[in-house]
Amino acid sequence: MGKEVQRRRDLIAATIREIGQHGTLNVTVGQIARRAGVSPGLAFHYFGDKEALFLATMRSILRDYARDVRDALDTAQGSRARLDAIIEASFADSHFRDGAVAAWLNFYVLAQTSQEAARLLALYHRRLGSNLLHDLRPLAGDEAPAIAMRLAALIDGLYLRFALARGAVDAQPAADQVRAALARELAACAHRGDSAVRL
Amino acid sequence: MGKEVQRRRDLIAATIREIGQHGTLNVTVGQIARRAGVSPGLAFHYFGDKEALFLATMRSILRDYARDVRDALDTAQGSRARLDAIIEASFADSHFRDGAVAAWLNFYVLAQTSQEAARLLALYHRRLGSNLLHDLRPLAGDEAPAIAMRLAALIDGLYLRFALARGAVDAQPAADQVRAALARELAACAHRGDSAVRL
DNA sequence: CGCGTTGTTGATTGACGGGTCAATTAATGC
DNA sequence: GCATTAATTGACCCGTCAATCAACAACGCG
Repeated sequence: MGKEVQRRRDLIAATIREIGQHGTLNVTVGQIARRAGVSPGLAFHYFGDKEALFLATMRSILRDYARDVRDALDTAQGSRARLDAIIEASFADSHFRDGAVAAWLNFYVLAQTSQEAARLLALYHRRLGSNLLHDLRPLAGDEAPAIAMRLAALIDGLYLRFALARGAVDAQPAADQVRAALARELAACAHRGDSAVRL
Repeated sequence: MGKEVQRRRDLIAATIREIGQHGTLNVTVGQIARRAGVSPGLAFHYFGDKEALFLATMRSILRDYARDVRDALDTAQGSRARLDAIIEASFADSHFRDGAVAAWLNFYVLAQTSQEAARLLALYHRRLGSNLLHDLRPLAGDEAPAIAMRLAALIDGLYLRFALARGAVDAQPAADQVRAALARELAACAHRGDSAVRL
């Protein structure tokens, strides 16, 4: 059983790389299998069809992201540091290389027509939203839900921009922008006395 | 010559609809042509190949958007109203139906590998950015460029979310969120005395 | 009207690739 | 070691489709 697990992982990793290389899902299963060091038939054997292989790939990417966030949160103390950790994890280098960008973009495209992709996307949204909300609440009170949504959308929008910007390598400015927006949001709360607790 | 122009338009409109129906570029040129009421050969005759047809379609979409923004700006008085107009135009109903969502998502995907698509995307970014910047400057002074970037990314991120949300029909809450973020940004500027002019 | 030019058609073609499956290899149990 | 089962291979099939092009239609001009 160990071998199958490893082979599945290899196929998923190969999928990300191949999709990254082509930018689209217009990649043959044969190519993916070759890169993974197995035969095309095995890919079908394990995953059933091409879309299922891609969805498994996205599940893996989302799992990795969730783990990154969890790890980052483990060492963060307090709401502000935790928000910072989420922001950092959201712009981790891994999201910008090795095919991750292409996988995400094609995931969005697929989410229009595949129930499963849409479900996974909704899951990602909910998780990010509730992570942000959890730590915004002590800082922003009643405004927290709306701020959480704005920050989440800003993360997505900046990811999109930086991921697609030609030559862009460093995502730290994106993270800085989210932090700046967070600071602005919280400052505005403080100014209006909206904050439930002292900043 | 009138007929050719009209046919090109028909093909472009058909492209949007067909892509909208399938969610991807996995639509045959035959299907597009049929919907446009012409033969497949004519589509190739006019546009050269499938990708070129899609790029022409995106140019058309971007042109429509730019026109919408211009129209909205024509009747707006003052920086704040103009920013409002840009936000409204960015979440106009037309961006959410008839295949526009699919076109945008596939455009992002294509921008990874097609120079022309990347160029068009950069153009969109620049235009939106400079539109926002122009009207933020009087309100936010030195902070304007950073705020413009954040608002632009927020617009993109919210568009993505609302466009992909199942059952979402009304984008007004998205526009409201951008307005709220703008208000927060400007309030924070005022609080810190960053504003170049009185609010 | 005839002729040359331009525009349009849609059948056709060759390349492509998702998925199948018979054959082979590997693993397991006795 | 042998028989059986499971895993894996990769050639193959056949449906798909971007693009071509010969034929036809439409148009403009003398």
